[in-house]
Amino acid sequence: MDTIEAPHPFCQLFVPGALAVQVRVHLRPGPVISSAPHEGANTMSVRSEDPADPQKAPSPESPEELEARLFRMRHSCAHLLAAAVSALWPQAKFGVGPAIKFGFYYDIELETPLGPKELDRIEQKMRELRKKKLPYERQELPIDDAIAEMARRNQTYKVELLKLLKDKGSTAVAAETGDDSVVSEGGGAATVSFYKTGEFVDLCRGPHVANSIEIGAFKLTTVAGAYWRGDERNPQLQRVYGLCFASEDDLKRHIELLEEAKRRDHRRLGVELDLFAFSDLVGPGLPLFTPKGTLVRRLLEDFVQGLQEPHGYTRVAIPHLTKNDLYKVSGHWDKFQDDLFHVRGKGGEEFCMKPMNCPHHTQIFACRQRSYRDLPLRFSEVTSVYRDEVPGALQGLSRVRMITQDDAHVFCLPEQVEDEAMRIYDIIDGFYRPFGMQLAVRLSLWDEKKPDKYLGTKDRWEATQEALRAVLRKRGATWVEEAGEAAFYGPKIDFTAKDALDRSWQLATIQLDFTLPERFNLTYIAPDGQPARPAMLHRAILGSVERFMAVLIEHYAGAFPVWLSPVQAVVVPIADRHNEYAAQVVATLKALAVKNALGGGIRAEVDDSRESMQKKIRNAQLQKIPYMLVVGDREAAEGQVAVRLRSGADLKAMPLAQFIARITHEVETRSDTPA
RNA sequence: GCCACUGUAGCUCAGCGGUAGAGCAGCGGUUUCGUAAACCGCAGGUCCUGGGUUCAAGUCCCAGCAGUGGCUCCA
Repeated sequence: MDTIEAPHPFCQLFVPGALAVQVRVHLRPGPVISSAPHEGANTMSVRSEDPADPQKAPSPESPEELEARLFRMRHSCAHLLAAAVSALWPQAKFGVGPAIKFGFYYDIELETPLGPKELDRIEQKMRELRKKKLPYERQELPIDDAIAEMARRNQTYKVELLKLLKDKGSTAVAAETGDDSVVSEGGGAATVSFYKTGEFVDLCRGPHVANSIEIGAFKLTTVAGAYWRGDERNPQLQRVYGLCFASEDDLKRHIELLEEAKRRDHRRLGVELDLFAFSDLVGPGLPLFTPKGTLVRRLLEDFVQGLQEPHGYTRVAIPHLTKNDLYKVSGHWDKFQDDLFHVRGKGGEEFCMKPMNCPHHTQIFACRQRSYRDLPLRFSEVTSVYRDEVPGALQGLSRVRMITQDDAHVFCLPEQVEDEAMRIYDIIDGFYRPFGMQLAVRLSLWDEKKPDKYLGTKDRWEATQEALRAVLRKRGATWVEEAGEAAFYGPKIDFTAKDALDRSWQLATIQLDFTLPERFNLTYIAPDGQPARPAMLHRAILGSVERFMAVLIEHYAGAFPVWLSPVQAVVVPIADRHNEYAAQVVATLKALAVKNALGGGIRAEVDDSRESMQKKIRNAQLQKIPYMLVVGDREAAEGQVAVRLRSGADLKAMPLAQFIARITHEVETRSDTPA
């Protein structure tokens, strides 16, 4: 598994009303730097399987080579940062400092809290050092000498890494630290390499630029706390993040992309488009959905319900409170009781707000005797669960305390599992198709090194994981597998999407579970008259409705396709005397019977405010309303509307009937935004 | 929960020891307009909350609350 995300020249950007596209960040070859295999010490003794190995690069201009060069530059920039910090604060201790997508970071232990002022100072120092044309000198040391040297320099974290390297070899260290920058020669760890930049010496695999002057444009961005080796029991270091690109232009372009990402941030658009709000009195992580936001939710829920109906799903309803006993039996209690909202009844009974629905659904299964003839049973509902997330984790609609799920549980014969998973996959495909969203597929496996985090035997886990793998293969899917991401009761197929700031969020999920049926002793009567154990599938299509809304708002930058737009058309009368005709147009649109519209026809409004026509158009534009229908004397006389799209395109006047045919078709087919 | 930063009008922000400001939005009036901002006027603020320093605190200090970016977590 890769432990460092190699930098790559692409930045994903969503464009409104279109398939997600990849926008190329322009990378120019830039100044010639040490990329040739025969050049300088900095590329010496690089292992041939190293992804950054220049020997593997087919040509100096290839994208792979550009990537490798950027990666090297970013990595060297991290060292430059450390060198600068070291010069300013000689007592600083260093953790790990890898290259990451778009830049680098370095973890530093230092008494002085690093704020913006300090970042400025550090950045200035970095520029100073860069200009000194410091060579990046590689040297190799026997590991015991290395430990002694780092101990002499009081670099306790480096000593810790070296000792781990010595004992375990590099792979284990890389996996644990997320840093791949240390090298062991061969399987053991007899020798390690160092890089010297000015006075600063760092344990590092390399490769690096030959000279600091080869580092392109960089900018320190932020500082954050990060636990040493990712473990919250360890001390927290200060992690300084920076951007690094080949040229000033590239850096500037990237900063502009970040600004664009901010503009499409759902938290900002949610306020501007009046979709949802937060209230200090209600509390953090508890979004309030306005009429417009609620309409979008209802449309999404309606869509998914319609898709699953042909697959035999039936609706159920459960209370949002339960006795704790339910979760004690399910096995959740031990693991999650601290993350539940607890409620006390009058008589002192202990309840909690439900953090999930599966245990309740098992009780619907169990409420009467089931026959193999009844299976599969597919219980579904759109309902909320409540989780007491740590405050620092909350984030707009992406991470909330009341999560609305389009949840369902399928109880079936073990031999029906694959077919049911395929049906769920069908629903997911059908649902996501109109959005043109790029979803990544992940098979979430258990972590066999931590079996106590999970219920069930190793054999059971391996078998269920293989069952999901079979589904993915049959589907022709491309997926990644990740250990430790499974639910405690079983493996999952997870579908994730990225938000405007490039953070991944889980949306749809298919989870296989042989554990809960056992814990709740669920049985059906098999053909032989004996009780048998059903299998259970958990699934969600949108995942969390709130999170899905967040991703969707950013995906479309707020410009929803017509079928999802809270207001689909604004009629703009040119002067007051056209208000009456405008009202007629709206009445006609609203009276239509349109599929996928939740009743009420086309959602149209008159803008009869006392503004100029231009201002009304601007207002509709800012609200990202797909259609503006301008009506003046000519349109009123001829029963027409002058159609303008939010793209700015003017479709000119057309008979109202023609517009109706157009918009109705778009809504009913859930087609994407008009161009 | 941890680290850093931020909190001034509905929104975006300026002011950074000495009488609270702008643009947009809102309200009132004038204008009735052909595809992204007509004009004039009015109103609007315990400067997040609570303590402290000071003759004087949006402004400095402390604590809390909330938000932002990370870390940890994410059934």
